[in-house]
Amino acid sequence: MTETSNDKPAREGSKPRIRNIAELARMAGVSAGTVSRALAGKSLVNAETRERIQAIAREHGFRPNQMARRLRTQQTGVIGVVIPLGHERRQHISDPFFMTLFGHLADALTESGHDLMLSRVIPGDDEWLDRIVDSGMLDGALVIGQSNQMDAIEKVAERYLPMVVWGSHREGQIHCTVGTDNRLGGHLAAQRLLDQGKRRLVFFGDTGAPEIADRLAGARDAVAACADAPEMRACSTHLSNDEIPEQVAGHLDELGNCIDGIVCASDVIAMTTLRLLHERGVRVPQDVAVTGFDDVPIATQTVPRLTTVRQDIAGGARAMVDLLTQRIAGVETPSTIMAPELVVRESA
Amino acid sequence: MTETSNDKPAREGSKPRIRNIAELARMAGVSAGTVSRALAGKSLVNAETRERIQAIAREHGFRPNQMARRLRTQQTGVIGVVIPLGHERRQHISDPFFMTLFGHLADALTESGHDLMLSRVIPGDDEWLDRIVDSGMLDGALVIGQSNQMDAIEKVAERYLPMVVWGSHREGQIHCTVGTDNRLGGHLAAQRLLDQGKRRLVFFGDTGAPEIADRLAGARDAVAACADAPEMRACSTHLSNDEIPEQVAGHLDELGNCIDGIVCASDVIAMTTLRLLHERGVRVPQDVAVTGFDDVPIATQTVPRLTTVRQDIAGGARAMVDLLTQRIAGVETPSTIMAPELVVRESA
DNA sequence: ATCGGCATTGCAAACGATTGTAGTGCTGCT
DNA sequence: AGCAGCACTACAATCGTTTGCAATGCCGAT
Repeated sequence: MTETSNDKPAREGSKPRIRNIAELARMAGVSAGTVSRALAGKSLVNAETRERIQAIAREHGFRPNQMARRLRTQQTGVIGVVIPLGHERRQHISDPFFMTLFGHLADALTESGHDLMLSRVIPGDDEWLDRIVDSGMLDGALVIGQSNQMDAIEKVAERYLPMVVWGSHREGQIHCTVGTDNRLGGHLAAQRLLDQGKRRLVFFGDTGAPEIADRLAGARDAVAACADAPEMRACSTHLSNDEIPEQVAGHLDELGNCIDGIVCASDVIAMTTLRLLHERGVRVPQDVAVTGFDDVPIATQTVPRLTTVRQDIAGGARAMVDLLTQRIAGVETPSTIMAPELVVRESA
Repeated sequence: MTETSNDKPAREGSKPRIRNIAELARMAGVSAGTVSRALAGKSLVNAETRERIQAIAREHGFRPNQMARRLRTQQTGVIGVVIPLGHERRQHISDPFFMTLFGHLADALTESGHDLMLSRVIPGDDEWLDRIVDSGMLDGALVIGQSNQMDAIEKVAERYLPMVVWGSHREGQIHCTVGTDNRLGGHLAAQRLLDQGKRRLVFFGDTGAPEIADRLAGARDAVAACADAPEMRACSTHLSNDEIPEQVAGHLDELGNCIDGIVCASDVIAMTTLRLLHERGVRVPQDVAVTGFDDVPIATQTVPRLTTVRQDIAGGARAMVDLLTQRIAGVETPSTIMAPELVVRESA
């Protein structure tokens, strides 16, 4: 009775809030169904009536309850974006590559009228992905990176069509992927070093993830095809920001100056490598040449500027959303493999 | 009639899917209400019955429809994270600072059992935020950055309690913010340069956003308190990755060597500045010292390593989620201002 | 005058869960 | 034997939309 907010409905131009379609229908002197149609802009309702209803809605700032609409129509307009953190403990999400891809996905989804729900999961059991796709909140799912969760992803793909995964496509694999030809990418990077006369190469990266393993394989292809290069060594280096510096430092100390070229599995690893080499007084690329992978925006701002293998992240994001849209419509799409491109700057 | 999937229900170990609670109830020989309670683990239902129901649900991989649940309970468990791109046209989302904050928000929200829905909006009209909070899908909203949208945010805050914003707190402001004392931060950065004997300072940043304006004001405070330093100059520099390099290059060319210290409004701007100075043969910090702002993870990997003003991003994210939780419960929380911290590395 | 056809609008049944209330059967006490 | 009390479960209303179908009123044509 003494509340301050009840008496003057017309204060500040914002009328008392309308709770639901029925209330608005009563105000407009029509039925709820008509209001629903009017708000949806359907042509079945008289233009004049429609205008009037829309005017009232606008005036009161009314918007129909999405939850009810989605329950009724059985579609949510929400796409789940999932980042599985299988092989990395911490902070994976701030990885520039994931973030760049994520940003482009957000763009593409927004553009196609979808909402985006983020699930950042640390796979504990083998049900994590099932839980997400069965939540009943999603029209489809995009998985960023296979991590070491191929089995869980494959299991869901057997029964759940609207899912697209960023990563590698393996022979006989059911789930639909979008990704770069990582093997070719690794080949390009190593070949660049070989072309520059480097012969004692090493690979920095965690081969637990299939993408990375492919990059190493590609680099080894190039080395194997070279007559006078010794076999390529691989040093495990995780992708998480926290661990890279000490791991790379350890590798560099251990390797000493018996190397003259480094193929890094990502630009982030390469950035740290560049800094540590600089601090050790090693000249890049004269003493040791370094290549990255991804070509994230920040890679253009390193000292020296990073030579890297470019993935078309924006194009990949668009492809993922396209394929997903098709799959939501019931089409069983094939995987997409994009060509990598060597971007030569200064570090190699 | 000739469908391939109907005859053998027990193929591959995964039983035919249960569509809803009623179906499961029929299978278990109980009513829907009981199933609902059993699945929720309530104690009102017989332990044995509960076990049996849960077993059936597990076996068939059944999970209750979230949309229906949320419609009925009138709460969604979803928090909207909004990134307004008012003063930047493109690609803002891949900004390392936003991404780091976003990652920590994702952590904190996941931990508190919330889902996260991302809305990346380019404010076209003055209703964009209204549309989001009125969508009926959200328990609350977190806004990352005020951009130049103070008015729109303030308007919504008048009537919508569960919203917390990352940014600056202004006198008399209604909406609840979490942020760093940007003025103090700017002061710390400039003071560091002054302490190193630098006198001809310049500020790189876009003062259209209130946070950045505060940083410049703080830097000017420090300069004004110094007897022999001329007034500080400010060069507008946008935050988007695409534009930074050419803008900074333009500033450096224009300024020539009449400066010896640069206060950058963000680490990203600082990174580009470092690279461009290096390419021009300018030594950092001997000839020109450079400070950043934010202390994003990548800032530790620059050459030379970046001296910067640290924001406690992880703590800020936790604070935002804490405050939002309180506001969802109806508590009118005050803003939180965190202390910045100067992190001295090599660039200044 | 009657009726077919058209443009609108109202009615009511879904969608799938949650939850207050009422009902059931059983135990144990008097 | 009768009944209160207990533990459990069924019933049915509810959340707020959407949408197929029926109903209405009005037009011109026969």
